[in-house]
Amino acid sequence: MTERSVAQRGRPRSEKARLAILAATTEVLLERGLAGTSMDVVAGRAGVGKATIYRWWPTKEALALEALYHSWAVAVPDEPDTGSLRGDLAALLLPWARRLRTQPYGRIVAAFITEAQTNSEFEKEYHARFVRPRREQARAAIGRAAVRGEIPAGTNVELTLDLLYGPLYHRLLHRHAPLSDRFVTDIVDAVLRAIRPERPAVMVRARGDHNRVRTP
Amino acid sequence: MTERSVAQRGRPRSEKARLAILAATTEVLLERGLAGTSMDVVAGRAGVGKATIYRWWPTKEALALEALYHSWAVAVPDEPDTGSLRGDLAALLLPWARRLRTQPYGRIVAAFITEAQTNSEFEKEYHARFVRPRREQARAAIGRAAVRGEIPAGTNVELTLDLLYGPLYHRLLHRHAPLSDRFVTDIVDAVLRAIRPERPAVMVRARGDHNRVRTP
Amino acid sequence: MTERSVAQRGRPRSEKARLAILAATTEVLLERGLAGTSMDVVAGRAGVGKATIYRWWPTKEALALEALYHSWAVAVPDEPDTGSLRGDLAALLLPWARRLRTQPYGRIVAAFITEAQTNSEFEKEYHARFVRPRREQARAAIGRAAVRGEIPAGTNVELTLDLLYGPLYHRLLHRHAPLSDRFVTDIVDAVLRAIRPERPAVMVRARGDHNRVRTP
Amino acid sequence: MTERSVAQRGRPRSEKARLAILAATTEVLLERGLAGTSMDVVAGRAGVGKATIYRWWPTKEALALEALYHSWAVAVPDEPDTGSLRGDLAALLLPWARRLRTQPYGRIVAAFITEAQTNSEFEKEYHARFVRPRREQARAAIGRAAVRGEIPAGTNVELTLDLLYGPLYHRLLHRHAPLSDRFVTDIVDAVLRAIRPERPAVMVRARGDHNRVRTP
DNA sequence: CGGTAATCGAGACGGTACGTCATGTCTTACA
DNA sequence: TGTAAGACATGACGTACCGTCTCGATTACCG
Repeated sequence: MTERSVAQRGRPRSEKARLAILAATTEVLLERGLAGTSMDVVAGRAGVGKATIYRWWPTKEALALEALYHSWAVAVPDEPDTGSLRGDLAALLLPWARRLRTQPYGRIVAAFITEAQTNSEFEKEYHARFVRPRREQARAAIGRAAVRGEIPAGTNVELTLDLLYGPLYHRLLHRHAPLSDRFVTDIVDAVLRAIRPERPAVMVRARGDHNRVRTP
Repeated sequence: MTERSVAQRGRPRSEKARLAILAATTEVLLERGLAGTSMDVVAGRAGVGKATIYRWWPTKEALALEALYHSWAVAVPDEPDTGSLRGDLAALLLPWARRLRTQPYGRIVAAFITEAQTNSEFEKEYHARFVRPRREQARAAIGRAAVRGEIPAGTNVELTLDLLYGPLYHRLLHRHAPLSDRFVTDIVDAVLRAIRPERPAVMVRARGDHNRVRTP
Repeated sequence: MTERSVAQRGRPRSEKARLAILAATTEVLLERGLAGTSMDVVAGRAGVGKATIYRWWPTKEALALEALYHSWAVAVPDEPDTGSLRGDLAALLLPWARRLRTQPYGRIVAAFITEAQTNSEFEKEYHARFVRPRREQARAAIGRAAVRGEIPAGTNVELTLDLLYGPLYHRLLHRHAPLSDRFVTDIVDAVLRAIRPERPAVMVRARGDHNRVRTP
Repeated sequence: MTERSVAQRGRPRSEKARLAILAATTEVLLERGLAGTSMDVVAGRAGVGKATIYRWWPTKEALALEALYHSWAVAVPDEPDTGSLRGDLAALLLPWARRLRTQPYGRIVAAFITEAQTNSEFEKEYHARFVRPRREQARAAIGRAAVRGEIPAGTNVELTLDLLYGPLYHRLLHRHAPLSDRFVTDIVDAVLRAIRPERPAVMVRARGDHNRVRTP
């Protein structure tokens, strides 16, 4: 690499400042939400100049995104494979719901979603970091279940993912009821009922778009 | 009331100004989202003084709430009773999804949800106007279905409501896929499968996208 | 006037704020010079928002100019006519020098001159307010003296003005010696000697600082 | 000195960098004045790190002072002795005025004077380099003239110096008229008239701008 | 039908935060 | 040790918006 061979020039970026900024940002975000988070306050709390923040993050939103990602990236469990779809989904969703309960993360997630509505650059980044990875893990679990024959091969996966995550985000954002463990497992069970093979069934393949029923 | 009996004195409130403000607000909200909507711009576009806005709405958020409510309140269909839960839910959700598709309402709804995270006064009002009424209509439909014996008496209604609305809000807000009619009916069907009595079922029709199980 | 007939609309400008801003500006200018004067400090000391300052003055320099002008405009004596050039010039220059001695105005004047070097808009305004008027007064006094035959009709007026004001500004700005009353009168006397009619003269008094030639 | 005897260690100071810095500084100063001169721009134009500048000059102002001094120090004529005060003063002032006309030095000198108003350290240095030496040369010329009997022994030298330099600085800084050769000689002549012995004089020529009194 | 009073449009007000820029210090790798 | 590069803390800049205020003008009712 040409860039590499030139060897880095100038004073290297301060890791200490970077971590202080991310920590201060997460802290203020949780206290006041994104709109209530001012760069001056973040800079002050991190013991850092505002210009240092703007040198590395173009906007408050980009900073917030990375701050939350950084704060969550600590100890993200790898994709579990428990042998059953129910187990896999629980392993995926329960820890997530539990973390969301520990702090008022809803106000941050809501602000991200709001920003994503009018800022497509941000939307891309938000999805890449917070939405797609979790969705992919769930999709993989569903794929394994189909391979095992646990669910029909023709299951509408996108719909299933929305049935799983939709209600969880709904409670996170609307706060009409707690995001309890019970709620998570109820969602998983309901979704499993909705997609499980409709036995006793006789369908081999009739016609249609995606349904692929396999009876034992 | 003394105030009432004294009869109102002074110049009456201008209905023209009120409507111009609400229209301008909705317009700017759709163009730029809540954060991008400034009171100066709304006042300018409505041909109104800023003070006139603040005389009737305490904050930008309260104004936005009422503006969207006003813009939606035109022709809201009453609670339908089609005779089947499936029909009732479709009658409830399809028009809603259709309206949401006509304009970038997601950016307004997202902003409302975000504001509700840190402003409990606003949250109360937002729920009272936009969340609770729809939820109650769906709850009533579910109640009627239980009375008819269409679904088990012990159905978890709260869970069911979240299973219906969660995925819809999810697509509205995350925009990973369109809020199509098909998606709405798929959700309804999936939820009906999830809550139907768990008795042996007999396939009625082998063809078609919407074939559903009928309990004998 | 069309503008007049429309009658003023909107809240009128706050005279109180205007005076507070001018006073605070002069104060800070004298304490810290123009470069050391920040708009934030002026706004703070005047109890005014920064935007209010920028609404009426485009730049810090324009504000400073008007602030000093305002502070000096109080009780500016009209053009004197004492009957002799010497008296007129003393009446013009002595009060000016005396005021300059009361406060460190040199730092403000110097800053104005510096700004005028690179900002021609400012230069125009600076000359119109601070340089030209005084120069015109002195020019008029010289004109009257020529009419009276006190000085030759062919006197180089521009040169004379520079001979009068140059040394005064020099001491104001370079501060190598005080801008004393004595210095002012010495300058006037020297300039009178330099421009007096070059006719055979008779010394009235042979030595001393203030002796003057009398033509028979 | 120990430092001297130990012989300097490490990389020696780069003369090339020093000259590049001074040249770049003068260049930018002339283009934009002192306030418009940023260390980053100077460093960039000189192809030098900012720290290298700060290693050798404590502040921007000190650098500017030395840069102008360096740019002028090239070919400064020694003190002339022409045999007459008029000749000496012309020899001193004319080349100076000519150089000042070649570039917009006024903006630099003005900035120096401004800085000197609030920075006494700078003032000392500015006087030592730019004011005192020229003043001393003129003072010496006046001294020689007094010895020769060309001017009265009691001549007020300080006043005379201000009468000479004041008008020149006045035009340099206020720019109301050009700093022409003619202006310089007019000043010298006027000052000579002002300080010449007040003996009966004989008009040599009655008209014209350059007629001078000759004492018999 | 003139007086009273609330509302209107306009726009200035005191604040707060924004994102940028310059100063003077520092920290690296290289010479 | 001096250097080029460039990150750093600090702090002022000029702008934008918020929510309040103060005008003169307007528009109803009430006596």
